[in-house]
Amino acid sequence: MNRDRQTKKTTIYDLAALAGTSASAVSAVLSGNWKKRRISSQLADKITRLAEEQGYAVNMQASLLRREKSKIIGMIVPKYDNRYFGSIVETFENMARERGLFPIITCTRRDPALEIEAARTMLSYQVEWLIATGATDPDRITDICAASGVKSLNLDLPGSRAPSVISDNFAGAKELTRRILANSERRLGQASPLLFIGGRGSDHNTAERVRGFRTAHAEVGVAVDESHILACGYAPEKAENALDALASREKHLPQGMFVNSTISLEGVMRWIRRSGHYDGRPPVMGCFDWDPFAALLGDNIEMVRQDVPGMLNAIFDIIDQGLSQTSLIEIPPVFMGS
Amino acid sequence: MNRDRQTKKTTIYDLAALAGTSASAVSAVLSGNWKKRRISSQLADKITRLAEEQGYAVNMQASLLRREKSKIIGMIVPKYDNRYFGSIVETFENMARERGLFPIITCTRRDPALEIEAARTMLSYQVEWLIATGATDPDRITDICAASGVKSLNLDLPGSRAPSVISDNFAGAKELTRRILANSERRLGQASPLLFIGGRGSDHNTAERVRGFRTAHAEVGVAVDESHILACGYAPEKAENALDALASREKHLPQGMFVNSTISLEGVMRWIRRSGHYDGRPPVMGCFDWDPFAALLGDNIEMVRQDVPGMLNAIFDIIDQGLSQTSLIEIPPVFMGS
DNA sequence: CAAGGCAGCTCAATCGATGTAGCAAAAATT
DNA sequence: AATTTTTGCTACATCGATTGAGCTGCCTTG
Repeated sequence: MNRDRQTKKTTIYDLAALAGTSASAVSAVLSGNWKKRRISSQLADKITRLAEEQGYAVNMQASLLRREKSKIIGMIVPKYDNRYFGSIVETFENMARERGLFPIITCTRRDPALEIEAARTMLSYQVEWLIATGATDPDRITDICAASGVKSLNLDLPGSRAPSVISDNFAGAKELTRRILANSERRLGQASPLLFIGGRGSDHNTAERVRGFRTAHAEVGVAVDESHILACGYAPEKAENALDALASREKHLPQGMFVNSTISLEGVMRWIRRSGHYDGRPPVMGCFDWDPFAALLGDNIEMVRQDVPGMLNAIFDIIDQGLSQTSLIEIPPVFMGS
Repeated sequence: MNRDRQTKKTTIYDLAALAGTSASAVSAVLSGNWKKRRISSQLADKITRLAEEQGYAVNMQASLLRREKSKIIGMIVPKYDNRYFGSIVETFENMARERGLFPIITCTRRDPALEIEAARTMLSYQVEWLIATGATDPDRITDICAASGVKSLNLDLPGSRAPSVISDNFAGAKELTRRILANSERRLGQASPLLFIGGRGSDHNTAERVRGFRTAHAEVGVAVDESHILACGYAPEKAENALDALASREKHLPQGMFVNSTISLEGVMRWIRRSGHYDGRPPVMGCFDWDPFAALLGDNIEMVRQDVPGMLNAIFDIIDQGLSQTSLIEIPPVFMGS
């Protein structure tokens, strides 16, 4: 009825009453399979028109309860404060919608407890797949999902019990380091060992990047200074603090830096401006991640861009094919400019 | 049963069978009101233990179908590619969760059709509130929601039929313009009229910012050049194209710029580097929006930061109080630095 | 003219959780 | 001992959409 449009929602029973037909017919028409169910096109038209008039919207809760598949796909993501994750989320939403899936995203702020809670909540909403992006404990999430028969995937950081799609951190870091060292040599006459800053020593990506960093140094015969590998965490302040500590214990700061994320770069740049340590002779820099403004900061900063469309194509290839055996897919990052 | 954990999900009926009790008891225990329903604590413990063992998770679809309130809150947002919207989304999620609400967010890429579709989908999922952020046609969304008895709010861009929370664009733009003009005078000896670039001429925020821009010029007695108000859209390329066109028709480019968003700033900065038009005498700039790296680009760029926590506090004040009469709440933006 | 076929519907069970109403047994009260 | 109260539970209807199994006429066909 029109008078309680404000308070109650229109259901198929309301429409059935208005059309003088049964709820089954309404359902058949509105779910699009009225041909199969042999509803006349007159009745179909009538019902469709009424539904439009009444502003009818299916009750997904009821619909999904009855159906076998929810067509809901979940993603958990650490933060929305950088281009990398922003782009992952946006691409994910688009690709999910293209496939008729409904994406649900939750930001867990790198909080392990929140990750678990978010995963459980998503299971309650009957997600068919859960993508754990940059999770601190991906295997835990895989286990929780597996216990409910839900398939899960890891993105950005790998796990050992579900397929994982990540950047080729080793190759990317090696090439990035090679470039920074080359720039350093060009600018300063000789290649000196770089500082590595940012990330977590315990995470796979940071470990792989440090390995690439070492390999690149070794290849040009430069010795890495072990005390200059600062996996201090991701927050900008952590990078600032690490640099403060470094500056207070060493006279000569490294002439070049490998920064492990744009978030760390934020702290590094702030520190460089604030401390004045590099005034006049800015360090040669590189960043494992891309940001449009950071890219404009100067011509001495080299950036790798992780291939987000490539990574999500790999994710949806797995989903489209329904695979779920453990595997590690490494997507080469892209080098900007030269 | 354990053997089909992989395939089927545990329900309260499974748990009831395992515990040798009824589904009602299981439901009462797991929904936390077993005291009210006078279930013994022995049985409660037993059921809780079993639920844990079996990795039970409520079926929200079933639960919500039965309940009267869904506790789901929806938000549509244009993009995830800048700090402003990223911060809105992250803050929104946190504040929703604090209140026991489940946030669903959809990115509509400034596509009017997608906005409508997303709104309808959210209604299907029984959202209790829908926040339309930066929507191209907020009133349309309000109407769709109203037809289903769902309350809606506008954020960032105002509508006329639902409460709206936006930045104080006029005051913010006026102060920003004042600062750019002052910097311009300090640097160049005299205040010359600024270029306004970015945004949509048709949207409320751009119109208000242009008004603030004009007022600030008038207050220092500088005449605005009407052909230098370029509301060319939000995408970076649009700003680049607008500047190309401007440069091709004018010999002297403005010495200062008011850029209407970080996204436009991206295009502007790229153009400045690429075109070489400002080499040696960089323009005095200001941007209505904040980005940490853009802030480091040089000391000649003034930024206003929209007060995201303030705006979302206003949004949730309305939600907490259940208000829904139309109103326009303007939150003053924050000036960084000096 | 009976039998079969088919178009165009409706009935009723079902999905899983919730909550009201009610029932049997134990405990407390008179 | 008889009654009332309390405890601890179960039965069942319900939410809205879906779908397999009918059911009723009308039209063919032999």
